Amino acid sequence: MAKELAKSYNPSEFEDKIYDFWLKGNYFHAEVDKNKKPYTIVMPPPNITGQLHIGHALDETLQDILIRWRRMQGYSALWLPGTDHASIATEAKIVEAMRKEGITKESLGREKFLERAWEWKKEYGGRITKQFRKLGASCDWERERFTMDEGCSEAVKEVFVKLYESGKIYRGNRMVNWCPHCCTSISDAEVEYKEQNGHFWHLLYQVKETGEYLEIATTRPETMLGDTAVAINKDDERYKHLHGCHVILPLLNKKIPVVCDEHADMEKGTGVVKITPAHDPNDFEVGQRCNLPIVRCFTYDGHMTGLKDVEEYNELKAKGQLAENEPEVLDCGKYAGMTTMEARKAILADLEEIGALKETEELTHDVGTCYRCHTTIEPMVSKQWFVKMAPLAEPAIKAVRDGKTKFVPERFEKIYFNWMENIRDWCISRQLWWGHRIPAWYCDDCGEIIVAKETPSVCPKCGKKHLHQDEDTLDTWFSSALWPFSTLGWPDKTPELDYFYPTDTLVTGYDIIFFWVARMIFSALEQTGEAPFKTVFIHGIVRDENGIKMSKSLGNGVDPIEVIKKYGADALRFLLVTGNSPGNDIRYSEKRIEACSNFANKLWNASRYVHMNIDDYDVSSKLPENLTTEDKWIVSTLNTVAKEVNENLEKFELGIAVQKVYEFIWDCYCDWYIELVKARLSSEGEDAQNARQVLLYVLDQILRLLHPFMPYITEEIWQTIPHDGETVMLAKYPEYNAELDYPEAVLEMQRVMEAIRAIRNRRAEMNVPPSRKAKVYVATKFPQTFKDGTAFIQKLASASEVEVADSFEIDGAVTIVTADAKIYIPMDELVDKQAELARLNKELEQVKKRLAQSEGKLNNQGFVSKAPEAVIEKVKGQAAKEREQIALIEAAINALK
RNA sequence: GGGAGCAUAGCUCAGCUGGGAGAGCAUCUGCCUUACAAGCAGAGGGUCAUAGGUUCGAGCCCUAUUGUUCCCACCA
Repeated sequence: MAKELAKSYNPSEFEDKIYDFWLKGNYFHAEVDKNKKPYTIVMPPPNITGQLHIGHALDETLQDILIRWRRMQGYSALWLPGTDHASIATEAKIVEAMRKEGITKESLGREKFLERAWEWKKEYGGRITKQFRKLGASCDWERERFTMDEGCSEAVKEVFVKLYESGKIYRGNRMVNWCPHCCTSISDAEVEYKEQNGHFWHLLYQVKETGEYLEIATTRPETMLGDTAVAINKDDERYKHLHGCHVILPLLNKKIPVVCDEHADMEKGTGVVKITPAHDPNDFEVGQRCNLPIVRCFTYDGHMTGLKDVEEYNELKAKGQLAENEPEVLDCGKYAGMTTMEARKAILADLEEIGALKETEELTHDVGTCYRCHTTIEPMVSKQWFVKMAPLAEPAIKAVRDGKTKFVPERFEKIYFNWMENIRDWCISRQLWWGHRIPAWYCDDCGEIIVAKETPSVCPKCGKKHLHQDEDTLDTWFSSALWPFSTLGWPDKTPELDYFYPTDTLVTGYDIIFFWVARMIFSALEQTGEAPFKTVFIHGIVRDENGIKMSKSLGNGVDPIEVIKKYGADALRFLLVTGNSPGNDIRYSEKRIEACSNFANKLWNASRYVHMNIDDYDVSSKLPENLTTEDKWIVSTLNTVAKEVNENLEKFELGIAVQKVYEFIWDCYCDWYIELVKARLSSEGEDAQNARQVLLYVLDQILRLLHPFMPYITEEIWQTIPHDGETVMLAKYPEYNAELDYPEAVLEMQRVMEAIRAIRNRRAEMNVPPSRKAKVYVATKFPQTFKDGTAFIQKLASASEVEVADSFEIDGAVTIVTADAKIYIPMDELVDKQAELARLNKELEQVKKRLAQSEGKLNNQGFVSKAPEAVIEKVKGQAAKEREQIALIEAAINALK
């Protein structure tokens, strides 16, 4: 560790070195320690495919601040890191890489593909957590986990089997969101709705029985091949005569029934709806109610079905393996093999030709897209595994209602409730290979389904050995939903689980409440009987200078690693937490980070100054016995700041907390205290030694206070000053101490400081350079205070000498009135009597105005009778001071005349 | 259609349970004062979106309106 501070603040020279020092010291490691209280945060696991972006930087910074603060407070603070296998994202990346080599998934086969995937994970999986280290993240890397490691996989199987056995997981043909690009189902939460320009095409279907034409509007005409009915409302007078009739489906010339269903809204359009049960969620429901056949006309990779698809269906049918709701497959004939978009054009053209396209209308509408690849989602009926949500949602809602888990800020509870209360069953199977394979086997002989943690060898029903495992894997979020407890050893009853679980705080962005937070809550309640965390601390997203969300596709992202290289991790962290209130978005701007870096530089230079004064002496960071007024002032102010910072952190007001530390360091310590003690420091004896001691004591406390926010610079400096212990990371966090309250000294110091400010102010207004000293007379009711402050007034207000008395008779001086003093500065040649009179009169007006306000309140019967005592006293005090000031100013005006 | 956030200095934003509006940046003035010009000392700049209401007292609480951002649901 450095023995002395470098001449200038250059974070890149020491940040990595400090991180290694922490690692070597094993300071991040948290043990089960019954003598300490536990504090636990599990890190939201980033995707192994991910690269550090500014959003992670925000998330990790907030967690690191909380964990470092609690660790310094003496908790056994565990921050458990890890990564997520991210099935879709990772598989897509590997498939893409293989495509460049001319290899496909299918040609490689499942085994070989998974080998490649694991190799890929080995090579890139640690990239993002390495980047987290650059930020200074104090995670317990010894406990790092991966959603597909042995323990987590065990937990996944355990949960799947338990849910299946209790009837909360089922398999069936249902309407799912299908991504034709990823070729997998995705859950409702994974669909992103985007506004797109589209059309309303008005088609004409002829009624077989009456020959009339029904007008039907659609935005997806290609689905018409899968129509198995048109629906009308049974109360619709316009169509009563059509009950029991049929229409001829154009192009296919197929007879399909007219059915009555509540889905047909008389108010909307023509009141007639085409029904495509295989490719529309509402139509699927209608189909179920009206017992309609389900006809599929799309393939799972986004094309129109053809003969080949029909053959596959027939094969299944011959084997008797058609499940409930298994869709029939249509041979789309001339359209077979076209993409759905090509088919749309072709079908429209053909409809137009036969006169069945009445009208084309422009419209904008929201279209569901895949959250990973942004391909338009095709609703498809498909055989999938689902989690029954109703029994899981109920306790999850109750836990938050009862305050077992609290959201910060609270408003996100509404979003949570709204989602939980309207939740539909969760489709958890994915047609992917990278992920947790569904622990279900099918007997080829008797069709039995076996769900078990271990691979069964024989069918328990028929005893035969022809079993095959389900091909699908589980939704990534199924495993991350178990993260707070699977990482601590569950289902085993480990000491870690017992001690660190339930965890304390979950820190994450509002964009992930549905995907992850909600699912963790219901999973934890179901499996462990406890809510997984006490508080969910929600933050916003990081936007660019124009308020646009940073994203790869827009290219407006800022690479945190580059920012760290240029400004240091401390400045980046400081930027991300300053002025940030919970749940609100923040903006990144180069200007702002410069200000943060300047602050670090300021602290650096102040520390250098402290060094200049202590290096040749034997100084400890303990407070000396005898404190002067300015010592008491800084110590007492620090004490108050420590109290407030802890309070703010308890309430997750990190931005307010750091602001207070900033102001204390820059304004109180650097701009005032150091300036106040400079004279003492250059003297000899006990007074100087005490000053050195206080200077060092406060610096030590400052470094501790700031450490959670700016860990690197505080450690680098702390190591160079006299200190107890190995690292500031484990030094005790400052807290309020009643013995260090000096309200009198604070008041006295404030009086002197106010006088200094007022004198500086007047001198600046008159453009008097600091080099031009002037004698200062202070008339006051607190002579001792100002006599004690004489040296400060001399040094900081450019006074040649200072005289203090009850009153003075002085002509032709600049007169300054503060709340507690009347100050004269004789500078005859500078005094323009008229200007001075004008200024005094202006000031008089201002004070009179304020007095009028104060008196207004005091004369108000309502105020005096209803306002709290303390407030009334305060106003009385203000009024008294204002009256005094008025008297002083009036006297000054008279003197000038 | 349902819900939420935001609207405060030229810009970006704080403002904790209601009790005399703040910061950073920008602008202007004066300073190389032996830690720091990445600095020091000062100044200017605000009907706290609009209109009502509650209250002795509202940037803060309630209602409505406008603008803006977002979430959810639905759109044949």
